[in-house]
Order: sequence, then structure tokens, then C-alpha cells
Amino acid sequence: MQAEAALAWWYRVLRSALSERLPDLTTRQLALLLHVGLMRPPHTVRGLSQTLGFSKPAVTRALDRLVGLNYVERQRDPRDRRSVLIRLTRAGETFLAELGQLAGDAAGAPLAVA
Amino acid sequence: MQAEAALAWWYRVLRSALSERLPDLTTRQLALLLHVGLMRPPHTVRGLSQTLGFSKPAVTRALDRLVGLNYVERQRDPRDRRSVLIRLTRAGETFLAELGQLAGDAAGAPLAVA
DNA sequence: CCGCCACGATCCGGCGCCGTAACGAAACTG
DNA sequence: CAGTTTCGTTACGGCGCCGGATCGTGGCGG
Repeated sequence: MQAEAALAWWYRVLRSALSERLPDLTTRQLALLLHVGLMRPPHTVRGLSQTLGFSKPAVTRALDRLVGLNYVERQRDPRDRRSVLIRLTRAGETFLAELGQLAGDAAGAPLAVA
Repeated sequence: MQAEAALAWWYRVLRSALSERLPDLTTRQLALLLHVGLMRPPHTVRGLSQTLGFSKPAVTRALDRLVGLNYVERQRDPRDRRSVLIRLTRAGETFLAELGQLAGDAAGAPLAVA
């Protein structure tokens, strides 16, 4: 994809996200949710912290938010009860599907020059 | 573009943006910068506020940030000295070009399954 | 058993963004 | 010319996120 087309796409996605009344997630929250949704499990707080490159408290707080939205759930690892496994919920899948739809649509739409 | 491919693309872009040590802009700041960079001038505070759908003070603050980064500059409108015209600087163009490069690259890259 | 380490959550002070309201300056209106 | 409207900015109180330090819990080794 060309750089300018990519920017235009990004612009349209942001505009959609801002207007669509989707719960507005921070960059980190969204990255976290996408990671959990797209990457193969298992996902732990520590792993997410290392992979995504932000602190454990930040991960915990982002999870608090996503759990509050019911997009994600925590589950104690039965193997090692110190760890917490993070999984996408049905509602989380639905949300990501909507987001994907929105993003996919933005790819085709023309860039309405104001 | 397929919904899932779009999500994967988005994920990669966010990961790049988080790691690349680009100055981290909020969603609104980025949307504002992209708007100024991609849409035809003139751009005023009022117009940006209406088009992007957030309050004038929020626009002023986002501009403060972008001006501080030297991506954008303010200029009094000689026609109507109440208005302020917003323009992209050279540095802003450069930044957007880098961002576009990063985003364009993310389109082709495979989704490295952790 | 007991000390040590790993894990995730919580506490803390700080900072940045938020929207409403109020402001000065400039332009319009009669 | 006052009076009103339209600019953008600033003042204000509130809220959410930040990372470092600390905590309780659970696993592990001697």
C-alpha cells in the first residue's frame, strides 16, 4: 500500500472511531485488545507487558477497563495459580468484528475532500 | 479489504507506533494532524471543531501540542483577524511521510503469530 | 519447614486531557 | 458609534492514565 493511501485510510478510520460512539479506548487499550483477539493464547499480564512494551500496572489497568466493558475476562491459571489468563469474551469478539467491519469499509471509501 | 485483515493491519500499525518512539499523540491529536495534512485548506479552529466533532478548547489544546512539536503553525487570517489559520509545517510533512511509510509497510508484513 | 523468587494488584504523586464558563479582541449592525 | 455576535484562548474543577514502589499470594529449592 502507498504511504499516502495508508494515511488517508488511517484518517478515515479515526474519524469513524471518533464519531461512531464506540467506547473510546486509548492506543494501549486497543493494542491490548487486538493482541488478545488476534494472537494465539495463552495471554498473561507479564507476557502482555513484555510483548507490548508497557508496565505491568498499565496492563492491569487496561485490563480493568476491558473487563469492565466485558470484552475480556480474567481466569486464574490452574497450572500456576499466580498467573492470570486473559481471554476474549463473546462480546469482545463481537466488538472486534464491528471494528474490523468499520476499518474494512474505510479502505474502500473515497476521501471526501472537505 | 477484509475485516480481519484490516484488524491485523491496525494491530501492526499500533504496535509500530508504540515501539517506534514516535511522539505519542492522542486519537484526537492525530486525527487533527491528519486532517490538516490531508484536507484542502483553509483550516480554522472553529472549522476543525465542527468537522472533527470535539470542543473548541480541545482543538486549541491539541494545536498547542502540535505547535509545540513543530508539526503545525498558527497564522492570523489577514481577512478576518479573529480567525486563526492552521497550516502544516515542513516538519509536519516529514512526520506524516514517516507515518505513512510505517503504515504502508504494515500493510504487507505478515502477522507474526507470537 | 523456611527463605527466596515470580506474579498480578494496589498505592501514590504527578501529569495531561476533558468540557463548561468566562474572557478580550475583532467584526458586524443599526 | 454603542450593542451584539463571532473568533480563539484561558480559567477551572474533575477524571483517567502514567510508572515506581510496595503488597499479598503462590510456587520452588534447600
